[in-house]
Amino acid sequence: MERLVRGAHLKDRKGMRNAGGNPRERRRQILEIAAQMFARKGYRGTSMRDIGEKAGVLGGSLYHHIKSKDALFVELHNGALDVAADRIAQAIAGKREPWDRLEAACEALLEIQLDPDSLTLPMMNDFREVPEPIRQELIDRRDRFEDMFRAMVDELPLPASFDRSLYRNLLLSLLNAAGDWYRPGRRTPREIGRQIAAIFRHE
Amino acid sequence: MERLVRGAHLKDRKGMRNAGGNPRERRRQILEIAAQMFARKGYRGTSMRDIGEKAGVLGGSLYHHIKSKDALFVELHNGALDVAADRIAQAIAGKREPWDRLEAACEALLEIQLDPDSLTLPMMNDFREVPEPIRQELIDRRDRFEDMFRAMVDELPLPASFDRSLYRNLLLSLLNAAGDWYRPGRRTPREIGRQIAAIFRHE
DNA sequence: CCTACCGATCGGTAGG
DNA sequence: CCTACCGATCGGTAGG
Repeated sequence: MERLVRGAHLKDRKGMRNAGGNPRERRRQILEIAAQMFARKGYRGTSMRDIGEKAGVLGGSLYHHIKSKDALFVELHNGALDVAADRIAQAIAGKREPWDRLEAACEALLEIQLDPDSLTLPMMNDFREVPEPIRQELIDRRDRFEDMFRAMVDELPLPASFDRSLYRNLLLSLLNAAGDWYRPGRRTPREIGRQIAAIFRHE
Repeated sequence: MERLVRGAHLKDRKGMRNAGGNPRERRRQILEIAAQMFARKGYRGTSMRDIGEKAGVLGGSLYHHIKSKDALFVELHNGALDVAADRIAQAIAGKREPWDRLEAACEALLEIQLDPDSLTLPMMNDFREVPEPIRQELIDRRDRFEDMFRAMVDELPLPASFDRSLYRNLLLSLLNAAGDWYRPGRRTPREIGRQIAAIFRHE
């Protein structure tokens, strides 16, 4: 008697299945897919079945790799901030001049925010969509990330009339919102970062 | 036999019911409730049953006043932009100097965006949450609104190195995102508007 | 404006 | 990783 290949009865196999059979690599694949979908459609707009479809499995099967949708989102969010913090630290490591450091940080964060094929995608916003129980955790984590910018802004020789706390909030919300209007092919993330730094440069 | 008062069996009556019995006023009440909830919880995060609860009725009963959730959101969105456009036009009407006009427009838009008790609330963002069929309509409507700012930015004596299109996008995303981090009691919307105008002032 | 319901979809699970 | 399902919730409707 013939034995059917598992999953061969699915209507189509557009999703990327696990080729190598390495479960760690498979998990990474799933996280990357989920990150992209969360970034594009938001937390509520992305169902586990959606993620499963892109991964080539049914939604329920994802729970072999993750504990819950909440936990998946938290892991992605924290991982994204870790990577972002590292890359920003690298970008400003060689620079001493406060404005240079700010510009380098803006460029680095934008390159992350605007890269459509990264596990490190913009999900630092839209906390309204996320369930209450994990919301505060995400906010606290982001606040720690933003302390990097607090330190950089404090070093700037700003005019006395500027409120540094407000200045920092404005700069960060600008960087975080960039993904909402950015369209690839026109300005590069670097160019945008430089323009932002130029606009925010006052002494 | 005694006759029960309608709705008296509901667990609680926290919701505001229609007191006067005026159906037009009742509809306005419902729109205002919906606007607040959409602004706070997003489109997907607000169910018709949620809105009904705050209005003191069941979700299904709202359909006597509106056609669909989509139509409700579109009406609120377009109405908000109408009011915002009017108030900005008023704010800049008396001013001639380009920087003064920009500052006045920023203040006016922020006062609208940051007012928590207004039918004119910030729902110009988060189009990811909205169903595909109405998304493009909302975007087109917002683009028309943003033309006001395009005109104002074109009048500014900016340095030649500045990209005016990028500059406008950055300014608008800053104004639109203000509701995400704003907390009442510290800076007023006017003060924030003035600081934004100061940061964006370069010649 | 309520009762009572529809079909669809959600996150998640037991068992294989 | 699938089958087959759970309870909950969604937008919306018919009829009163």
